[in-house]
Amino acid sequence: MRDYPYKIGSEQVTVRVVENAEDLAAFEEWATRAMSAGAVGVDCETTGLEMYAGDTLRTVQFGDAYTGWVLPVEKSPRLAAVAAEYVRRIPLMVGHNIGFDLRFIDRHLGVSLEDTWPRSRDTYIYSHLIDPLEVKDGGIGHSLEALTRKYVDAKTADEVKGSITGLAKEYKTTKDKVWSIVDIDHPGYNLYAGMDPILAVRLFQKLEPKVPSVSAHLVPYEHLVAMICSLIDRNGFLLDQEYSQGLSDKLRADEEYAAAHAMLWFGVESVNSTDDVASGLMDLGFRIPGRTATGKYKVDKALLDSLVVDDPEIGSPAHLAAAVQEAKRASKWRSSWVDKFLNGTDAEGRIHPYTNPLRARTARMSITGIPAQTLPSGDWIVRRCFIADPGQTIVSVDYKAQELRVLAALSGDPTMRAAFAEDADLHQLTADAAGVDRKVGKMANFLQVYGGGAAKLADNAGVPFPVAKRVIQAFAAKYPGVAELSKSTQAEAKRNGRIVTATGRVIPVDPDRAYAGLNYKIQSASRDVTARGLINLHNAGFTPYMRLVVHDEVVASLPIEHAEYGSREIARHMRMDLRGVDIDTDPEIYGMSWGHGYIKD
DNA sequence: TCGTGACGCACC
DNA sequence: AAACGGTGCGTCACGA
Repeated sequence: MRDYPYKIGSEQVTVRVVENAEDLAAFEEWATRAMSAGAVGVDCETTGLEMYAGDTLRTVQFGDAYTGWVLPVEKSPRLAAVAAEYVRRIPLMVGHNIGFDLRFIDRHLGVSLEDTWPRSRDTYIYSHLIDPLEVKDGGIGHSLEALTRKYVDAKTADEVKGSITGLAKEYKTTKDKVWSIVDIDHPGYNLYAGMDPILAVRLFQKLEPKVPSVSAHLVPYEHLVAMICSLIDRNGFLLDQEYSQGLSDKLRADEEYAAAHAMLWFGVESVNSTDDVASGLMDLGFRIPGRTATGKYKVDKALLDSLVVDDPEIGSPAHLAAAVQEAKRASKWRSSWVDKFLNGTDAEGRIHPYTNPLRARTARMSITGIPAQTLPSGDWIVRRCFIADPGQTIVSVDYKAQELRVLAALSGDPTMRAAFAEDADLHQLTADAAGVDRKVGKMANFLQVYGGGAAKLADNAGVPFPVAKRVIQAFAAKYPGVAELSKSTQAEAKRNGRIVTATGRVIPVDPDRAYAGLNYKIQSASRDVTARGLINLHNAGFTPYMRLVVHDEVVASLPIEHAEYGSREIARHMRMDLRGVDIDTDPEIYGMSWGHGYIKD
């Protein structure tokens, strides 16, 4: 046994690294006692983040508030078997972002997510329910380091963080790469690994009582949502490798052709450099009107769009703009998306998204791995990379105008409620009230949800400011309940510095941006509508067919012969009533690929 | 060479 | 009176 003593404040703790059969027996004796005494911390060190595509487990750690045990499972199948046995047996496991570890354990230790999640508690979830703010928004964030600093011990936080930086330095590499190459017996690595479950247990003890009482019921709910998301992630989405490779090749050719144009005709070396493009344009005598916040030339899509014409004169600014646009498009599509897909497949040719079910201040989810929330929707060719399983077809079910229906529910506004009850055209309704086009009415509706004002409406809709102002006033007059909710939410935000959502989530609001409170209420309640829909789907047995959850939409792969019925069932399970408003859903059968839903004619 | 901020851009 | 909410991620440019 190798023991590493450590002090958290004045308290002595120990990290113990298992080396032989005798040590293992000591671990088992400890574990048997610890798991009957309370929550046991669980954590894994891995070679990297890709549990489905190449990375594997190096160590599994267990711990209570005073002792952390490191089982270097990489060294022997016996150690892995014992780790798996205790992961199966421990009645209550805690970890920070434990969903990550459970995914690894599911894939590489053979203990399923279905088995582990119901016995697991995630300190990230508690942290988010207590204070969802990230560092960039003025919060402490949700890193183990920051939480340790605030709730456990500052010196420990500094040293634990410092140890990784030191490790990376020692191995002359970066922090992300050191995990796979560090010696499994390195004392600093072992100490870091063994401290993690100790800190998770201590954090759990501190955080659990701090969840606001209005949010208490969200604790089991968020754990369930997290489990479902990890099950969907585990399913993965089948990639059409041949199509994707062909697309990658074509995008590369497109990019090279357009970039060569920019270079040869205009001397623009890098189309992604706004500086380069700006000088290219200015060399042609074009004056760039906009400046960025830091005073540089603003060369963005809006500027380039304004330059592009149908049949550009060779050597003109329009010609340069078109070449830059095309090169940027092709390069982004290939490097951000298609090549990522091709490099991210597992042995069965599937890509696994990584869903953080509780991400934004409003609890909105985020998805990486498959950046499903940001793929182009105006064009089908990228989404076409993802296909249904053999014999299946892709279906999608989304909520119809989810956020506006939620707004109708939260505000109780009679006009808006009636509109949805009758399936009326809300955008037209707003437009008629203000005497403008439907397009402007639609923008006004969305802007209301986002908290925008007349200036933005004028900007977006391309109408004069006084008209925009009139539309905003007409909106308030048409939907007095919304105006009232907006007012009371701002008052709530100013008074308390935070708002409480329909589902009992406490969300801080920047006092200078009290108007944002209404959006938080709408966005957050909408997220919970989707999350509850997910729970319904899970209870109805649909989880194995699910592929992605994108804000107000669920994508699934269903057997062709059952797609019609299945998609209607999914829509039925997702649909719900919120304060008397029908949050209605719309099923659609796409075809053999995700892109088939986006093919326009 | 690495980490980070600025910027731009994809989506809901 | 006026106020655009949220996310991820790529490249460039720059400073340690």
